[in-house]
Amino acid sequence: MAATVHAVVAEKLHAHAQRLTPTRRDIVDVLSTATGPLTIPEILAHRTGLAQSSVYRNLAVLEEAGVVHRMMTHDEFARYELAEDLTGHHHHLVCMRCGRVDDLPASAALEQSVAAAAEEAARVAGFRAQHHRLDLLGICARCAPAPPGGSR
Amino acid sequence: MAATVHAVVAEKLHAHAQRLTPTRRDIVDVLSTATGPLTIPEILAHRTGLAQSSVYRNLAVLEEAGVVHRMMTHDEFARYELAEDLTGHHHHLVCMRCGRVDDLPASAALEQSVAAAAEEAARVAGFRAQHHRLDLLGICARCAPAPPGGSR
DNA sequence: CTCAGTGCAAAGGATTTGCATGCCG
DNA sequence: CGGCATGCAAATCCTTTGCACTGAG
Repeated sequence: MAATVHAVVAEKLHAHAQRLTPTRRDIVDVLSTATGPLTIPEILAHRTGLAQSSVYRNLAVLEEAGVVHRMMTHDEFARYELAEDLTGHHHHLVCMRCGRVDDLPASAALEQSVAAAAEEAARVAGFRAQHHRLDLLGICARCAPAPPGGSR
Repeated sequence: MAATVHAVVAEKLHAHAQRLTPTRRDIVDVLSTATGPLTIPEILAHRTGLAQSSVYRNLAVLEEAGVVHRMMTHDEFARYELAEDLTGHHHHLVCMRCGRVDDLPASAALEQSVAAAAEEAARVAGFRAQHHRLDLLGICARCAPAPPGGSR
């Protein structure tokens, strides 16, 4: 599976006249094993030895090539994740207490409703929607008050 | 209508031991007449004479009081809008070409689907969703290629 | 008089960039 | 050999903060 990801990544990079270098492979590796979007410091922590500037630069290249996606949160750092071609369409669970972001697979019913909303937007505002992003904001399991009966 | 907004704003500020100063009123005015979230430079452009630092500071106060909402985009600047208590629940149309962000009122069917997704999140991840944000990404009417028949 | 808000200018911090070096083709 | 990726360090730029001034209670 990881091999497939790298093949797709290499292809996308080549289409943009870019190479799949070791650093880029490392970054993709880290992102592909994460359960949600990561910040640059998080990426650096997972792969020690990388220069911060290289990570920034390569993420820019990878984003340009459509390999990764940059999402902004209210956090202090931007977060990066693999593009949806590679991960499948999903939404995000954003913890308002600890800032952690996890993925949530999309459901058919929801996607259908969003598509309807996109048509609505086209009708009322002449807006041509191409993608969408949905984030649920709340408290993650880790930060939630102890569950009932959880005496341990 | 604007009077109502100011009354609610004043109330929210007082609840947080803050006053509704002229600068804050100006900021709320600008945001309330906009059709979407604004950046700080945009706010400054609408109300010349305000100090940049005052705008930043007051937006922080207003956000703390629940009057405004800060949203991050891929843009260079953060964007601010009135809280949904004041504007009603809505989503965003984000133009990927010019960066403009406009509001799109929420539809009942969509909200229902999102609520279902939130329940799903609670079930599979123990996540307690409190709010959500949905952005449609695409090309706005202004940036779209000339519409068919639009000779004029 | 005291406290909060304001303006100006300088500081802070995530991100970007310049430049020299090393590696792949 | 030529060009691009890398590291290090300095620069950039949105945002925050320090400080003195002003107005309201």
